[in-house]
Amino acid sequence: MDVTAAECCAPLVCEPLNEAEATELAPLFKAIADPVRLRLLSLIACHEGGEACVCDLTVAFDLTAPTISHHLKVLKQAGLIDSERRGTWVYYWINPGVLARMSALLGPASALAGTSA
Amino acid sequence: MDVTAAECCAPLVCEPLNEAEATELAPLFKAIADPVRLRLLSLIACHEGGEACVCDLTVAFDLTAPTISHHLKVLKQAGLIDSERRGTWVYYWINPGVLARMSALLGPASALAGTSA
DNA sequence: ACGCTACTTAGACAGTCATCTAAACAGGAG
DNA sequence: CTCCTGTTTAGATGACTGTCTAAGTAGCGT
Repeated sequence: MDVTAAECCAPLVCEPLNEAEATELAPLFKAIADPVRLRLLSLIACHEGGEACVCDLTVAFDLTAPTISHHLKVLKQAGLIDSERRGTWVYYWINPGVLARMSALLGPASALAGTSA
Repeated sequence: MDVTAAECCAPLVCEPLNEAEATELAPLFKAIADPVRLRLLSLIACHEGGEACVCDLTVAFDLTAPTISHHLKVLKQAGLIDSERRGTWVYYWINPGVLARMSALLGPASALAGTSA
């Protein structure tokens, strides 16, 4: 068995995550570790203008508005999205930096060593 | 959905995730949404030869062996790692395809969201 | 066969989470 | 001001999760 196969797609390489890094990163993945939040994120990202209001999002699910609001709050507290109230509606948009960091961690090895900032 | 297809790149943008896709993808992120499992994954990926035995992993944590075994089982059931017993020890290694797909899902999304204007 | 080490399974317990209903808060319209 | 719509907060509940101890399985050495 070729044990050096890591060179092809090598994820999470370079250096093992220490406890502090793992503790900081895990909540980011936990935030998207839910079908509803994954779809919310994608709905926001795909929405024209890069932002969507809660009313756009709520209709896409068979869930009550408070439940959607809860999931949006989780995503926001994780730093994955941000929001602003403009008149009647509240708009949400994606924070691309955080998503990029998570992607980099899993894919092209680089984010492991010293990305805490 | 072929979870091992790294280049099929279904980013968060382009088109919103439907319910079925989200339901299938969320458990992958849930599997790494834990500091211990994140470190386990990274320890395995970084270990020489690309594989590590449970004994190597257990000593890195202040947790009992059954707990580590449980986390490894979660990672394995999610398809992120695989294992084989060779004599006394059981070795674990990473399934790079699944990780690459997760990375692709997050990466292009953030890039596009950041440049969408 | 016996015991020793490596690892997993089973069961229990505490803490967290997703969801709901009810109620509060914010803003626009009459 | 008062009502109506949009959104969030509060509290409750059932389900899931991380961890442990105790016990089971698997292979090696004597």
